Amino acid sequence: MTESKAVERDPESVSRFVEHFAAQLVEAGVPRMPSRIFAALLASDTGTLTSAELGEQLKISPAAVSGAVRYLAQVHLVSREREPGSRRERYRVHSDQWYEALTSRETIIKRWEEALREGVASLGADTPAGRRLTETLAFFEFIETEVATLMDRWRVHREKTFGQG
Amino acid sequence: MTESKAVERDPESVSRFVEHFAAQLVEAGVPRMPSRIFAALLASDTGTLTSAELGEQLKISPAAVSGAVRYLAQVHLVSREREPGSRRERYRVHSDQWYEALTSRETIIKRWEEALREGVASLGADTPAGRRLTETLAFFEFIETEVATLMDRWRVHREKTFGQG
DNA sequence: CCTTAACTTCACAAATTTCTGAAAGAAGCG
DNA sequence: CGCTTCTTTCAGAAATTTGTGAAGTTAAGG
Repeated sequence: MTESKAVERDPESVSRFVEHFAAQLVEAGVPRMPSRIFAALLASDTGTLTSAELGEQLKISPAAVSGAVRYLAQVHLVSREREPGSRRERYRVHSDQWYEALTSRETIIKRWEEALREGVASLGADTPAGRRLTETLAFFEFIETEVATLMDRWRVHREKTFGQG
Repeated sequence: MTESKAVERDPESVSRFVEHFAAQLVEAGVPRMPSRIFAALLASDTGTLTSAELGEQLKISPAAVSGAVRYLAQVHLVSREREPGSRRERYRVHSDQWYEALTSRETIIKRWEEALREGVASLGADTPAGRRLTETLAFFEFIETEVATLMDRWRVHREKTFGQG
């Protein structure tokens, strides 16, 4: 027996990782099917899977795949590509997709900020509550600028560690 | 008529802000009652409210207050204080509580990292999937260190802007 | 232009989550 | 030490979310 090539692609190992990692995402508030599909893509060899492959591997209906993928695309955790000359669609995780996902959270923060500004206006900037809201608002604005520069640093760090993948 | 003191503490304005801001939190995945309670605390004059006050203002049962506050305390978005010489409890938002909340997310990330390490081990570090998981892991480790320094910068920025509140 | 393959949408069933009322459990105060 | 006040726990009802089967839509290929 030669030493390696090890346990690669053992379906059961893959499934165990997929379900375990998905469970962690679920605990953090991500809906179940999207979590499972995302984990399956992460654990795939090419980083892409078709709807049919996902349905078979996870034992779920095409409808479930469709709904979950729509969710994942909306939060920018996967992208969808048309296989040229086929009606088949491939779903993909980019390794830098976390970047997209994080920055898309900014949309949500923007809405928080908007609500806070209205609150300051209607409660009065010179009231205790108004001052509290103002400071909260400042925190989010600060975070927003920081996330941008943070991502620049990540890209530098990533290239240094992995080469330009 | 003297000029100001304006629209302060108009219960309807307060309620409008509370429900609107809570709705934004809900859209981001925070459960409803915790969202409403947190918003009510933000909009309060002192930053503290009792269980009874929350129940009355939001028209919910003591049980709902209890459950929601337990949630909020767990994610460090509110702290609970005993009113000395009373069975009454006060719930409070600190203005720097966002710091606590963010760093407590790290616990979740830690578990993600753990799951990813197991995945690398069982799928093989020298496989395409293994490399993808490794890079994902590196991203989270990077984020973890960055959040720490980011919070230091926020405290500096905050003092500069608001004085040491 | 018709057939067929793939994805999406829709209505409904199932499972889960969320909130309430009621009862039990702590803790001050007489 | 018992009464009173406030909070928590529990079981169940209500609402929401989630996933399926089936029909509908789009586009490739003959």
